[in-house]
Order: sequence, then C-alpha cells, then structure tokens
Amino acid sequence: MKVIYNDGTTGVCEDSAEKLHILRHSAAHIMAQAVKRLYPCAKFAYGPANEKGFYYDIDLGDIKLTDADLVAIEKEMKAIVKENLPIKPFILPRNEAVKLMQERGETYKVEHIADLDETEPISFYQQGDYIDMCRGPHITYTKALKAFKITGQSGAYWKNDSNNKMLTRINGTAFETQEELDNHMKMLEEAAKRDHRRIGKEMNLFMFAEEAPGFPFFLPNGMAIKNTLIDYWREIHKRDNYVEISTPLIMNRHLWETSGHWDHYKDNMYSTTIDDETYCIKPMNCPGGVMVYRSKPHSYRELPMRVGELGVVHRHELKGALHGLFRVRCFTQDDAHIFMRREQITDEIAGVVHLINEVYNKFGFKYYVELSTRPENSMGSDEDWEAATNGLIGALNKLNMPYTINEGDGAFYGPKIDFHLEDSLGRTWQCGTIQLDFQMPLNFGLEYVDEKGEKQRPIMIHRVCFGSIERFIGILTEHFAGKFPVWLAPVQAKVLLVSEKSAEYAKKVYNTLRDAKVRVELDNRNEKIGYMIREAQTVDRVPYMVIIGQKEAEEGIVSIRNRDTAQTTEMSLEEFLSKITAEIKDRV
RNA sequence: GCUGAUGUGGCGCAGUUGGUAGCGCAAUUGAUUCGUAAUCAAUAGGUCGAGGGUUCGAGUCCCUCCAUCAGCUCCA
Repeated sequence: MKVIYNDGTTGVCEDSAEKLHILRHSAAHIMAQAVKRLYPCAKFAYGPANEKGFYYDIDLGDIKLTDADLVAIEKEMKAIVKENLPIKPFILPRNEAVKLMQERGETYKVEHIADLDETEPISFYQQGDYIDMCRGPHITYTKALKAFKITGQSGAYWKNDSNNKMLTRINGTAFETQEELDNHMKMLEEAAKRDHRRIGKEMNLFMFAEEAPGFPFFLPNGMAIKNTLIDYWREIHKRDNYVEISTPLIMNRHLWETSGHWDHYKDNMYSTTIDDETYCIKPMNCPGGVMVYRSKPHSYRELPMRVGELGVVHRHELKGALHGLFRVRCFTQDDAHIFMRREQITDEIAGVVHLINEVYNKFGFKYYVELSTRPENSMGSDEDWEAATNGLIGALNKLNMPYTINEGDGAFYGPKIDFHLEDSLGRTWQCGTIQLDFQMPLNFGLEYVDEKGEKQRPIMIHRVCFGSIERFIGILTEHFAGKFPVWLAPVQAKVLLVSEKSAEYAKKVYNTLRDAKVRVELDNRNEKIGYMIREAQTVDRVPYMVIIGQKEAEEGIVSIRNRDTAQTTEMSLEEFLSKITAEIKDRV
C-alpha cells in the first residue's frame, strides 16, 4: 500500500498491522471531511485509528445526529472516495499553524498545538478543501479507501476527562477489502450471539430486576456454576495451604476510617444507620481479614499466613457503567490476604501468580499482565511504595512474566499486578489482581514476634484469582458460548424419553445418574425426540443427551448424544456413568 | 454521573397520520406414542416501564422520573 509522509515523500507500507492503522486513520480524515461538508459548524478534536477501526470526536454545537444522519455521512464519505482526491501534506512553523487553525475555527486543534513539543514544526494533511492537523502518514488518494463502515456514535469527553465538554464521537471501521469488512461484521454478529446477558436469560443462569439495578439474582442453573467454581477454588486453595474465613458484611464507620476507605472510597460505599451510628456495607474484604489477624498475637513461625475469604462486597458503581455480570454493584470476590515477612514477598507473589496462571489455563483463557503504580490520591510513604513496587517487579522478573506498566493505576494502599482476560468481543476485563500493601498493617498496628522476640510489622498481600465470581461467570459464558464443559454445565445430562412406553426405564436411568450426583434432568413430555433434542441442544446446551426408547429399555443400554459432535453412541448405563463421573471429577 | 437510543404478555417482535392491542415461540389442556435440531388443535396470558399532562378519546403527542442498550468516565 502506497503511503505519504508529512515531509511529502511517499513509500510502500508492507506491514499488515501498520497498513490497517494508516488506512483507518485516513478513513477518520475522510469521515471528518464528510462531516464538515454536511455540518460546516463542526469543530474537530481527536480522530485516531484504534484496534477496532477509527473514530473522530467532533463538537457539533447543539446538533444531534440520528441514525439517518450517520447514513448520510457514510454516503458523503463514499462520494469523497469516488472523487479520488489526492492527499497532500504540508508543514508550518508553530505560529503559522496556530493561525491557520484559528482561521478555520478549529479551537480544539489550537489547544492541541499548545500540548505539543514547542520545537517541532507542525504537519498538516490536505484533501480537497479539507485540512487536518496530523502527524501522518496517510494513503495517497482517497480512492485507496475501499471498505469502510460507520458503526455508531456516542459521547466522549474532550481529552477523555469527565470535567471537560462532551463531544460527539462517530465510530467507524475500515479494512483493505470488502471481504474482510464483511467477515468482521459477521464476527460481530457471532459475538453478539454469545453475549452472556442473552445466554444467561436463555439458560436461566441469572436475572436482573428494575428494583435492584446492578444486583444480580442467581437462578438455580447459575448457582450450580457458581458453586462448582467455588468447590474448585476451595480445593486448590486448601492444597496451597490457605485457610478460609468469613467476615461481616456491615461494620461501623470507625473501622473504615482506620482502614482509609472512608477517605478514599466513601463515594462508592453504601452505608446505613444502626442505633444512631453510621455503618458501612463492605466494598472490600481486607479490613475484616486484618481484624482476624489482629485478634491474637502471632509468631514469625506462623508466617506466611494465607487467609482466604469468599467475600460478598457492595460498591455503588455509576449506573451508566453497569453491564450484565461484567459490571455489577454486588459481587463475590475470591479474596485472600497473605500476612508475611519482608523476605517472603517474592516467593509469596510467585506462588499467587502460579495459582492464577493455573486457574486461567484450566479454562483456556488468554490474558495479559499489567503492573499498576502509585495513584495520585494514595496513602503511605514514598519508601514503602517503592519497596512494594520493586517487590512486585522482582517477582514478575523472577517468573519471566511479560507485563506492561499502567502508571498511577494502583490501589490507594499499594501497587498491584492485574490480570486481564479477553472476552469473545476482544474486550479485556480485569479479573485477577495481586496487591502489595504496607499501609493496612500500619493503620491497624499489625505485629508478629520474630526469632529474637522482637515485635515486627508484617506485610500484606491482597489477591484474587477469579476477581469477581460474577464477572468470571459472565466471561466463561461468552467464552464457551453457553456450552460449558461437563464439570461446569448446570445440567450435565438430560434424559430424553422417546415414548411413554419406556418411561419406567428412563426414570431408572435418571435416578441412577442423580444418585451418582450428576446434575441430570428428565424430559418426559409427550414430544417427539427431535423436538426434545433441539431444545436440549440449542437452549439448555446440555453436554450429554441420554436418549431412552424401547430399544434401550429392552437391551438395558443408553444412547448418548454428544452436544459438540452430534454423534450418538450406545453403551451400557454403567459405562456412561463411569465416563461422566470421571469427566466431572477430572474437570474436563 | 455524561452523550445518544430504546422500553408492548415469560422470551423475540408488529402496531400506519391519536379511535380502545396483535403475531411467533414458550405455557396449559386435548389428541398423537411418534427414534436424533420444531406433530396437530384448542385455551389462557398484557392497567403497552412509572407518574403527570394535552385530547371527546393516548401504546401512539408533551413533561418528569426509572430501567435497559451503545459508548465516555470509573472499576473486580
């Protein structure tokens, strides 16, 4: 693909990712040109390419765009492409650049120039009468943009700051060929079919009600998944020498002042008044865990103490942020707090990283790791923050774990390692996190007695694997498109009755499976077998359909239809029982 | 919280310029006893998100709230 740079030279771009990025960036310009033609008052802010496509943030004054307007903009873009305008760069010294943008009423660009390096000259790209301040490079003619689509509009703050004015963001995407664009649109449709909110409704996993926005109700099927995950969690934690506790949901304000949450997290905490005193509903489990530690003296011999808690927390999230199980106001953290000595930091963090890695591999998730450093509004000394941050970096380096740094995104009490899982739409969600904390032990005066009989202050790790069990179930639902592996499936086997003549045998098969603790259901309705299979396959997504008719009853066997292969296999009931129970036990 | 959109029986949807709510699936009942992705028929089910207003008359028009969706911001 031929591209032009801001010094006017041209070149050929071979790298496919880079090509796509340039193409999309040029698409953003062409869209802006189309918007300017239709809405001369438009002022442009930022208009970059991203991994999904491109967007442009535009100030349209009081104009509100409708879907029809977006269609018109897309049509105008096609016209610009057809005109095949040459795209030409030019460079201006700073003062002339400001002047040009002022003349054209581009106040956001003027503000942008003020943010740029003062010594650098400023480059512009022009196509027809449209001029955009831009670093480039771009395609050389508008006709090189062959496949694009406007995908929607939304609001976006100028410079992504909620204190600033909200602009109109028009989103689009572009590809090198129409075929790639079509495939992309098809992929989005497929992803929408996997939406956990839709599947959760179909499979009766969970529900929401207007009376409790953001607070999920778990239905029997969803509860089966939740409990199965918890069983798994308890098993691996017990193996790794964790103990488990449970602490109160509601504790008084004084505690939250001590922990620092009152100062740093007040706006997100629900509270209530009991006997004229303010009590808070816990948004985090750590103070509870700390109180358990503090309840008696500890020897260095007890450390590290790994204390787990499946804690239900409530946080008042902004209503616009709520999103199915991905973002709720009440969720269960698979939390644990590790109390340890300074020299145990690296080993303990490494142990947690191993555990989280094991859990994610179990489900076949892709993930990446981020290190978040000290935020602006935080507590503690610089030395402690530096020591804590170096502790995390040391452990990551020791494990050769690649990571990126997220500056200033740590918790208010310490830096953290975040694990981000990718969902079916390519969005990433923070799940696991490991936070190193020197503050909470200080605030609560935690101690242990060392080998010399002297009192020392322990260091604390806060960590979760699933993060939020609710969010994790949402991600699992989309990951598997509702076709959960046998061990997780809410209904693991469904007995389907061909005709009432074999009802007695079907009941026996059902009871045998049920007695072996298989999550089994019996469909003995007067329906044709095809009808029952269709429902078990497409709605319930049951891994094994156990078909029982006269043949099976007479021969004392079962016919097993596999959800994933659609193949039917005949076998003895004992054989099926040992197969399915082994799969459940081995968690496959 | 911000920008834009949406809100009709359990679910998915239709309802033309305001005239008193319909369809498919599911449910219930009856018939059928039928072997691998939908058997036929009948029945029942809705104060059209909530509250105000305009009108002789509002699911349709106006206002205010609530919830949801796409994003922004924020976060597990």
